[in-house]
Amino acid sequence: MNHQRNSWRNVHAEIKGWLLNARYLPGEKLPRDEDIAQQIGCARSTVVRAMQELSAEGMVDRKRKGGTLVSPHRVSRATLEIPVHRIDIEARGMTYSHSVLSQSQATPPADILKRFQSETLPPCQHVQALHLGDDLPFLYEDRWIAVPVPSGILDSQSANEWLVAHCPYDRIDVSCSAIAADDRLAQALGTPPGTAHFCLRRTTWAGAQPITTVDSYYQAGHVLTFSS
Amino acid sequence: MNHQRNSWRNVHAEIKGWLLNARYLPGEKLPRDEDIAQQIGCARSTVVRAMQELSAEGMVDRKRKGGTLVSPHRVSRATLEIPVHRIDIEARGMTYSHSVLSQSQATPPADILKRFQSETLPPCQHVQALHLGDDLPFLYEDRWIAVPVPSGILDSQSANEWLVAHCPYDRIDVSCSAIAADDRLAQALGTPPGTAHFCLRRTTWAGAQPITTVDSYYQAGHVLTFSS
DNA sequence: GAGTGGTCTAGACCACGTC
DNA sequence: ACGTGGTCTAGACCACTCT
Repeated sequence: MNHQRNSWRNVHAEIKGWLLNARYLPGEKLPRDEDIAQQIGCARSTVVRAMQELSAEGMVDRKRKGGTLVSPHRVSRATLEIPVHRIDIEARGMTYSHSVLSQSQATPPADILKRFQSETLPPCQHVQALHLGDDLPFLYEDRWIAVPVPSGILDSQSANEWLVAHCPYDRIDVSCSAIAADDRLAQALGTPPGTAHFCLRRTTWAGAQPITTVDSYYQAGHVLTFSS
Repeated sequence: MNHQRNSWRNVHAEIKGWLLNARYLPGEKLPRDEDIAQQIGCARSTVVRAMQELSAEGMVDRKRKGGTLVSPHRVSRATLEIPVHRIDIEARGMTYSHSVLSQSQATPPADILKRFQSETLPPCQHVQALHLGDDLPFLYEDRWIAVPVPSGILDSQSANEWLVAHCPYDRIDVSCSAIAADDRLAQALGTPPGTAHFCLRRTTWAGAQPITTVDSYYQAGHVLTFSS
């Protein structure tokens, strides 16, 4: 809870209010941290902490000696949080299950290498699997895994779950698009060919070492929501 | 620059390294802040600041008395930065233009009210417009505006650009999905009906006051990329 | 009850950029 | 050169929650 009267979160909200009420307009200069602190009745560090947050949100621009300006180019920002599919499905009150449709070891084709930003790679695991909610197809995933995986893992559990627990990454690329189902996808998800499906593509690395790349094709009508 | 030897950013990177190198595994307990501080040679507050960031990133879970645990369900997070369409199009080296296809004042239907989370609303502006790059359709937008707009604005410039400059919002809802083109959309974007299009929906408020809601339908094949 | 994180404070010094 | 933000420190007290 916010039991503190002048927590930096409160100060942050207070100053944000000034910007939203147009008390200070884009391009305008805010008072010095110290003056704000005195006015609110808190320490300068508290104002600084609040300002760091506003700056990170893109609400203000701060410069030494230049002071704090209300940012003129406030952009919309939204964060996508991608849970493990099991959690996602269970959070909707459905029973989770998954089924591996195919699994093989293969040399990645050129487009996968490009995705990994690698020149060459040794043979990788290539897995196609279905994640189901209440035994109905929820999403189809097509995954390449560029790290060694203990045999048997891919049958007994979702590749994703094993990877997040054992292969931390420090870089991720995410993109999404709309795709018309080809025959394979249509069959997997039980929709007519040509149906519009939402596709989320993720590629991860640990340093320069590729870990995995996966295309997740969601059931028709799926809506991906962002947290504010 | 990071001229400080033990800035909280460095400490943050250091501890993050422990997690990425699997020195501490998911579910495992990290030392107390104070011990980490002593080991690194900095103040506890510095470790705390770094830990706040790791916690906000979802890398660790912190509990009073319970200590700091490496999060067992590290979620993928990606941030979508949504620029004004004109900037987006110009950044691709194309010449921007836009064209209002229809504009009217109307009482919002039930689904729009639901999107705005409002019971009732006075009549709103309803605008359908095309944003073009090099005179080819880039995206089609269907927008409802719940705030008064000076007449003439909507013809001379993009509604979005006017809104970002004059109506700051403090809450935004974002979601996206894949949609098969209906006749109207197909005609606007010049694709066959049924084509899969990517749809980005945004709704904004200032406090409880709805500002605008817009569905942006991108040209077939469009890929939305996230910043890491 | 006691241990751990959560936050604030006051002061100090540094670094950057404008004047 | 000087004013402003950037960061660290040391200490204090609070709040949660496990034992």
